[in-house]
Amino acid sequence: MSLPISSSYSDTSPHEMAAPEVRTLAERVFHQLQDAIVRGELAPGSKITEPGLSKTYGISRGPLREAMRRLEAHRLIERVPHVGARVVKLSMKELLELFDLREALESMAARLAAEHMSPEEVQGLRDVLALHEGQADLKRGEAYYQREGDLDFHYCIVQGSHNKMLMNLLCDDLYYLVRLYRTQFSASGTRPQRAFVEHHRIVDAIEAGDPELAELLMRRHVSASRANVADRYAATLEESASKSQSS
Amino acid sequence: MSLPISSSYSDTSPHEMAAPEVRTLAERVFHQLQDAIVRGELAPGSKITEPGLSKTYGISRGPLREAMRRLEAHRLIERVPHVGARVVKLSMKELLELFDLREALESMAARLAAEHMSPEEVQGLRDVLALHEGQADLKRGEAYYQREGDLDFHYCIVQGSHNKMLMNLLCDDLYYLVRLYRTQFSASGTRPQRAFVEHHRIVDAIEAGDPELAELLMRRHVSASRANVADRYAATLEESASKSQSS
DNA sequence: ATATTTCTAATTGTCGACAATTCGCCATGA
DNA sequence: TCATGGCGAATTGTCGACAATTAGAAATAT
Repeated sequence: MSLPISSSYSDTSPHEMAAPEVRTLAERVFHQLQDAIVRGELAPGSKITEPGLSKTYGISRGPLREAMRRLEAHRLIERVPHVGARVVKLSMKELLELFDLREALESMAARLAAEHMSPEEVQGLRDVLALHEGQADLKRGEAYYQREGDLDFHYCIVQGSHNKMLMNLLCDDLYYLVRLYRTQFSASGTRPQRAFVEHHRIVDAIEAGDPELAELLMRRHVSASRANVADRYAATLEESASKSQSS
Repeated sequence: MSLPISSSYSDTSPHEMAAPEVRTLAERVFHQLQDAIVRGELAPGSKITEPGLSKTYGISRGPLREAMRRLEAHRLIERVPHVGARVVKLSMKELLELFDLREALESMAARLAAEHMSPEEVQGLRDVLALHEGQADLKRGEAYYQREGDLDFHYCIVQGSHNKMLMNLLCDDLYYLVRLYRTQFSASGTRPQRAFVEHHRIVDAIEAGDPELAELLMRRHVSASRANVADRYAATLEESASKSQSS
């Protein structure tokens, strides 16, 4: 299945990790570990040991350590000298901070996208929306496609900003943390219908070449997402509190 | 041989790189290289070779490569597999993109600072301003103190936001690129008086607990900085154009 | 003279081994 | 019983050597 994405960039889609003939071991194991972490195969907070990984991935500790240094710089693992490394574990506070960052950066991306996206790119954006909505309709229970579809949408907007620094920041750094959160908190279907509608309104604004509106709508969209997460978390807290009280 | 290390570790000031209790070689050489790049000792675009660095810093290639991986993740060097690494060289386009990022992120930081900073922290902020203005008065020709002072100011605002993710992003990643630009383009005194006034107005808004105003003023401040850089660059282009015409 | 090819030297990628540090365990003592 | 001290196994940090790849120079052919 070929994605309707312009071939402008190498890592076109965030979860389309089609390994492009990886040259060095260090690079390959970096991507493998990155994937394993955001997928939850390496549990958040769990300790990872060099001999262990070295064995499972069948490489020596040299390239492995280089990969871990890169993961450390991307804040996917945390290292303590002479002690070890563990997969990062986001607190709710940090997660909400992450949403604040997204609000500031993605609203900017939406504004730039409205200023710079070509009609063809906008069409590609609509295709992405249609594709993932269709998949969501087919497999209603599956939250996977919807989640990744949501991220694909945001990914495309950022690409449309044509701001390389912004693209690097969001796509290479923050979005991996977002995906990590989704596995860590097992974030299920997050307000599906409403989000879809908001997506379409944002694309409308971009297509109309209305930067201010696109920025505003994206800001609200991310903000609503954040509020949804916060509410859900508050409900969880309340529930666990009443449960511990009843027991 | 004992290194001139002072035991005063603290990330208080961005250019107070007093090498802390250095635990590992990889960590130490990472900071050393980071500093060398930002100070311009390693010229932007110049190729850096592992045996060369290994020799100058007196360590083996193992820890060195780990440090280089971290630098790569922070976008201070660029690597090509099997070819080599070179110090990053910012284009004017990327520099302006960097300013756009700062505008979005620092205006957010100013808003959060106005919401969260304690009176003591605000006082500390004013002290920073007074300190650097005094130094600027004393050494009028020296742009160094003013430049680092400016960065110190912005640094403090970000700290005042109390948003850990934002602090990491700006202070650990973007500000090093900003400093790199300043050496690369040998950015001299950038509109000193006006910037000082704007700084004071921002602090006023923060002290008054006015998030919206603080955000607005910071957005304008960074935007004006960006415009100044763009104008200066346009002037440079024009000058070189007329020069090549006359020759 | 130019282009192509080959070969050499240098650099990068990878590995295994050794040194240094930390953490858990057990013994000893109050 | 609990605190404390030291011992030992495991992990991390560092190094030098070897393999793989590349860039540039030399040599050859057109």
